[in-house]
Amino acid sequence: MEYNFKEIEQNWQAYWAKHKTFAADNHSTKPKYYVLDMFPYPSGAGLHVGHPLGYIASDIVSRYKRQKGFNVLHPMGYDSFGLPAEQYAIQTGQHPKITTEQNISVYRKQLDKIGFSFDWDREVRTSDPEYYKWTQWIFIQLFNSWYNKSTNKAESIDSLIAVFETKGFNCKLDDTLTGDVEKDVAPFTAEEWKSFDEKKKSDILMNFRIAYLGEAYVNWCPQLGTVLANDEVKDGVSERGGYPVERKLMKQWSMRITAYAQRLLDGLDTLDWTESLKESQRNWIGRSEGSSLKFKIAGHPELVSASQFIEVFTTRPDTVFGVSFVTLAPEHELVELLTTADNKAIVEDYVTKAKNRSERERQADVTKITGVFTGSYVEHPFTGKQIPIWIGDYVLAGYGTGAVMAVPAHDTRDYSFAKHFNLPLLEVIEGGDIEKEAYDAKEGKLVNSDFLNGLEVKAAMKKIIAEIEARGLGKGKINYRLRDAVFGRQRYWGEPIPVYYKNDIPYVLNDNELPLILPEVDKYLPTEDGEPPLARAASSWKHEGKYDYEHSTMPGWAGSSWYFLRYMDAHNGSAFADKKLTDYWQQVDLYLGGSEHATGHLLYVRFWTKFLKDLGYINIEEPAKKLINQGMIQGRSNFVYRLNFTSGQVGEEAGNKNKEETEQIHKMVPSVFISKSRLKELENDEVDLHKEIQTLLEPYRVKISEKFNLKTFSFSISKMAVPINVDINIVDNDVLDVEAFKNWREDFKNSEFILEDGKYICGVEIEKMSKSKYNVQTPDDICEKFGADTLRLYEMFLGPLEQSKPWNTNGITGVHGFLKKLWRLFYMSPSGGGVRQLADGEAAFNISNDEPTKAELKTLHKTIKKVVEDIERFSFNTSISTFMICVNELTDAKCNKKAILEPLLICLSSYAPHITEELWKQLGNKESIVYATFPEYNEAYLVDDSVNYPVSVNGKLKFTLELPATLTVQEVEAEVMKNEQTHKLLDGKQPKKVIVVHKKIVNMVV
RNA sequence: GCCCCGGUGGUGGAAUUGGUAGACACGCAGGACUUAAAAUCCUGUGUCUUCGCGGACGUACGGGUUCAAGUCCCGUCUGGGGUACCA
Repeated sequence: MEYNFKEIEQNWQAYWAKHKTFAADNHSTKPKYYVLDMFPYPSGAGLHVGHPLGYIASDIVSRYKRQKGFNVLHPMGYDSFGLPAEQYAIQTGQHPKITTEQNISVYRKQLDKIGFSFDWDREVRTSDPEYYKWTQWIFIQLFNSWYNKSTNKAESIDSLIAVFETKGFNCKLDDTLTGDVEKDVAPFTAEEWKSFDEKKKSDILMNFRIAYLGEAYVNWCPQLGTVLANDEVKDGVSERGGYPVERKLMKQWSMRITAYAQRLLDGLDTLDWTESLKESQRNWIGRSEGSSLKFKIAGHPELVSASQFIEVFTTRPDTVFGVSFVTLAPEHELVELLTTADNKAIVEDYVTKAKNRSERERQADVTKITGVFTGSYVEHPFTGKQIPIWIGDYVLAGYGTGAVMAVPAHDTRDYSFAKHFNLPLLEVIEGGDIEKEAYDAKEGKLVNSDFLNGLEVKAAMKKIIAEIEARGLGKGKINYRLRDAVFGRQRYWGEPIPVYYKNDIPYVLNDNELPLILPEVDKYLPTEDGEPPLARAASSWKHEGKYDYEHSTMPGWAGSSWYFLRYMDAHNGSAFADKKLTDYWQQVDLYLGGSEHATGHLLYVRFWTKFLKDLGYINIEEPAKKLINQGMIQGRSNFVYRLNFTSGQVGEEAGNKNKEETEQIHKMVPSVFISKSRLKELENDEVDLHKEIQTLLEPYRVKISEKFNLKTFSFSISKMAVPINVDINIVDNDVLDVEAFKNWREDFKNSEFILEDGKYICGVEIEKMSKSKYNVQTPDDICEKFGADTLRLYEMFLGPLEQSKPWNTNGITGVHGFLKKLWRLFYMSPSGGGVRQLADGEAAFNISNDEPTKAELKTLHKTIKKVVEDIERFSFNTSISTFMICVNELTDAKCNKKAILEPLLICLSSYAPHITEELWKQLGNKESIVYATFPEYNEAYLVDDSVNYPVSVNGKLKFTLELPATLTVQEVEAEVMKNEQTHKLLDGKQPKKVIVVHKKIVNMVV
């Protein structure tokens, strides 16, 4: 029997589905192991070979852990809300639900072919009302919560109301409780609170809720008609679609993720994630320590009652004596008041321009220094000197206080600004050359700084903060770059936000009113008034028939921020998941996905996890203990090179053919393609090549000349050839299948080829996989040609999981051959080697029950040992070569013994599940290999009787010496010294030193 | 600019703790089987040198530490990713 992978794979996939082989047990006494893949967005293009890379790795771990005695949870689902389906809906009118479902069914078919061990009974889809009911429910919990700084966790908003009812609110005193909200909330007493009407109370509480409606500058994308979160904007354009993004002041639903900034930062230390990924999150959170500091505004009587101060945040309060100006962001609230009459026109002009610039424009000329003087001054808090107030767009409105104290001598940006506008530099720290550049190192002695003089930076920092606090000018402070996340999207295909408005006050729905189903609309576009698409819903779509629902929907990251919990209890109708089950499954043990989610999804899912823990719904602080980013698989494009030549007639014949005939002639002229290595000959204009081309074209020339009666018809060849992307399916090992090529496209039917060594060799380039480049390789094609087991092995064999690499089928025959070789071990005649041929052309299953030899046991056990080590450190490529070595050795030993092959099948079954199931069954096993127990390796079989010592002189290997393993270090040295080869090498001299590392190496120093 | 990760044969890559560099696979060359092809099997394959035995060199480059360096340290070059007026 041949290795018929098609039949085997179909049979076993059907068997697993029928027997629910991979269903996870919610009530098991075994230890649990939770392996999660980042679920895909089901796009219309289907899967290419890059998608399954991570799934294959996680599948290997899942199957392996099960055989190691774990109760394994390995689910899969779809992140099925999102922009592409909606953009498609806008173009075609097709409901996104329909396209999404179609795409999902394509994905499912493709996934099934690869033989994954997913527990499909737990499938989730974020767009399913039974799922988003709980996304909405979590939103409501977020709305009904505030972050208590003193207990350092989220609590019910009721506990804050209780505080207001008994003590009122004073931002200065309550700072430790509520954090920095003083800007927005004026102090009030308990009595005042009680007297406030509902609207006022609602407005105040909005400043504390974790999900809140707030006015802020947001990333507005006009083409997509929606706002975007910071992580959805890259280089000033939207991540999806690449449309320009502007900054716009808008009222928006937001998430107070900033309340969790410190916990998100601290939690990273507990995680087994890659350093680079943790570093990205640290940068994104951007903690910086410093101080706030108030500068009194000089000579502005109108301002005395309003804000007499400009408050800045600085990480370098120690340089305060070096302040030579203060800069405000163009959006700063005091800009208008501070602008004097003389400067009004120029400031207004500057501010308008700065505000209207898109993110992209702003980023494009980051190096261009712009700014204007307001005409006003502040007083230096320590020297009392007058300091000018400037406006500059290098100061960002959204960070710190939107104002900086500029110390040009010790800050690079202030330095460039000062140089550009000719403002003074005041050196306050020794050690740099401020004539040349800013000295921003945090070391050196303080000078020109009054009471700080002579101190080192560190000491000065301490002293100045104490002084600032003592004088009531500000206080030591920690700032984060992280911003609250905008949560509303002005789009259709997302979770409706479960909020309605009554008397202009937002209210959340009751639990029993969930889910708030996404309503039908006539069009998926914004309304004429610029309202989101949900405003198009029928007029009956109102809460209690009266009150408008919120028209924004949730962002794409909402559903994915808690899906790992839903898998634990996917069909629960009364809770997002049973507490007992979340307690049982706890954290994800292994999470696999792309690194592009570093500062988006992976931050949000950590945030929601911490929040749900604070409220007592779950017991874990972090969603995933271990995380691996699989690399990207790039496309490998093949090119053919078409010669550029002109054909034509000369003299009186030229130009006397009509258009129709010219076209006919053109059709008869072939396309000529030149093989890659011969391009150089073309460039060098080599005579031989020209002759070859003319010979090739001669029959065409003759034919055309005869047919159209042209005496002077000829071809002239240019030195350049045009590279054309060719379908990788008609290229094998870069060799073009020329016949297939002629049939590939109509215009290539008439083609000729300049070959090398009788073959046409294509050019190669690594590019992103895309349809237009004809370099998309689907897993389906590989499964069809070589089978799923080969695909699985090959994707793992390609290189380390985390590394990005181009797809390249050149080596696929190697792993496929390995599987055939494995198969042959079971169908091998021990006498003859190779497949024993029977009368009907089929080899017989042939397995022996003999006792294995010592060598065979050693082969098996060293394989077990290595494979376990490799899986545990996620080094899948090396374990495959281990399997290859094992099968090569067993083939050489003509080993067909059950005692060896049976355990080997178990080891291999997580990698190549179909072929191993089949052979396992043929060995007479009744139950699936999935439930077999992974073999333990026995050290005893690995011990060698002898050691092959490499003997080197001065670290350079000279020869090797086989010695009994029992010899001690001294005995080894003695053996080496009396060896003849040693004598020859030393030529009678004595080595200065002999180093013997037991069972490793011998090195002589001469 | 800053941060992180890399650079090893013709190619993908291996070398887990400093201990025989190039495992495994592809490709290539030669051979066996075959009428032929496919499939399969065998042998060789880092570079230079030598008829051969052997010798020299070799992990981007330049130094260093060590009995011993792909691996550790310093500097340079180079590729990739992240991030960017964050005060």
